[in-house]
Amino acid sequence: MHDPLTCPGCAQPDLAFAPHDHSRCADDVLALAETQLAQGGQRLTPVRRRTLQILLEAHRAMGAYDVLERLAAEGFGHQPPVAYRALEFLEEHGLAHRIRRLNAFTACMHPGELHAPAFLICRVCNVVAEAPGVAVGLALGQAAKKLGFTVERTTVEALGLCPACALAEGPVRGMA
Amino acid sequence: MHDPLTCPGCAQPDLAFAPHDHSRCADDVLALAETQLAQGGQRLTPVRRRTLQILLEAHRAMGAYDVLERLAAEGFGHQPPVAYRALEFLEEHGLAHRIRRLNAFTACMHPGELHAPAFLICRVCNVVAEAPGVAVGLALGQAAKKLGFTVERTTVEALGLCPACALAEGPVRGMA
DNA sequence: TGTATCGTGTTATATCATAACATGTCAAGG
DNA sequence: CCTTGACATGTTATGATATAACACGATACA
Repeated sequence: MHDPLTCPGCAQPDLAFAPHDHSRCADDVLALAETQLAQGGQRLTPVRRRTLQILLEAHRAMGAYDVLERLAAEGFGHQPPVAYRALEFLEEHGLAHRIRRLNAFTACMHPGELHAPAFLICRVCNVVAEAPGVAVGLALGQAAKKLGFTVERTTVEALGLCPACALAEGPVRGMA
Repeated sequence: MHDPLTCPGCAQPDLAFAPHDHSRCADDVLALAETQLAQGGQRLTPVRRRTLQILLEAHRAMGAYDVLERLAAEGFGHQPPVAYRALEFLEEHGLAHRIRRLNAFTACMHPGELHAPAFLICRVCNVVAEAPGVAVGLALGQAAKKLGFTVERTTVEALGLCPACALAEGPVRGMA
């Protein structure tokens, strides 16, 4: 599962499209999450825990109904609110992110690090990478400030080509 | 319609939440759009034109079904694809933007200016302002470049409080 | 032990979006 | 003139995403 060569999802997190050492894969994040929630007086209940696990294992963006399917198969509720509630809880507590362009959710790969995430979405293979978004957040905050607007949450997503798909597709342009 | 004091939508465009001179309101933008499309060999057909007008007149974000309702009432088709197609066309040609957080669309207030727009969405009154997003786009482009990712389109949205709603809500915090 | 809060589950419905196909329009070339 | 092809508009039908409202059980604590 944690072999970079067989873990397609490892295109997603911090180190994104490059091979990496998996130092922060599922188990670690899960443990972190638990600690962090407890400190805030919040509970990582079975549904929530399993939902997070599912996202971490999938290691890519999943629709709410995909998550629901997995939950249902494991004895949890079968109705949409079950998944949506768990996913919203995770999102509120910084353990998951919503990818609006895909109507999907993905586990956060560095919870607690207080970040305004930016996502890079490959339009060919649909892989999602969480890029460091601090600079982006700052720029956005400044633009907002000029208009007297107070930023509370941000959605930053870029659609384009990941390195692998760019290689496969880019050269074709030369055809014209 | 173009009186800053009675035009609620004027919280949206370039000058955003401040009073302004409406130098770019509906008629101007519409004319600009027509010219611009013609140059690209594209047609601003009746449905498309009316759709853009509707967005410009509303001067705020509208759902596809809201737009459809207006179109239908005026003798255009009554089915969702009618609205979605027009909206998508406008978006592709930079005449409208999609606000993903609201599942809604809004007219672009400076078409042709080749910008990666950033939106400020008030969570209380739902007003949408199009902020200059150049700096944000640059920051995002750089973050992407580091990962070898090629950005083609961006979605940048901030949720928060517009100045008016901040005034109404902010001071309450002092209560605790 | 009562009672307030939270979490889970349900039913039902609302909302948003697209696939697939039929018809109409219009310009370019025969 | 009339065919042909590209595009635009319209339809039916369905798919996909999301939430409202309520019932029940567990927990926590006065």
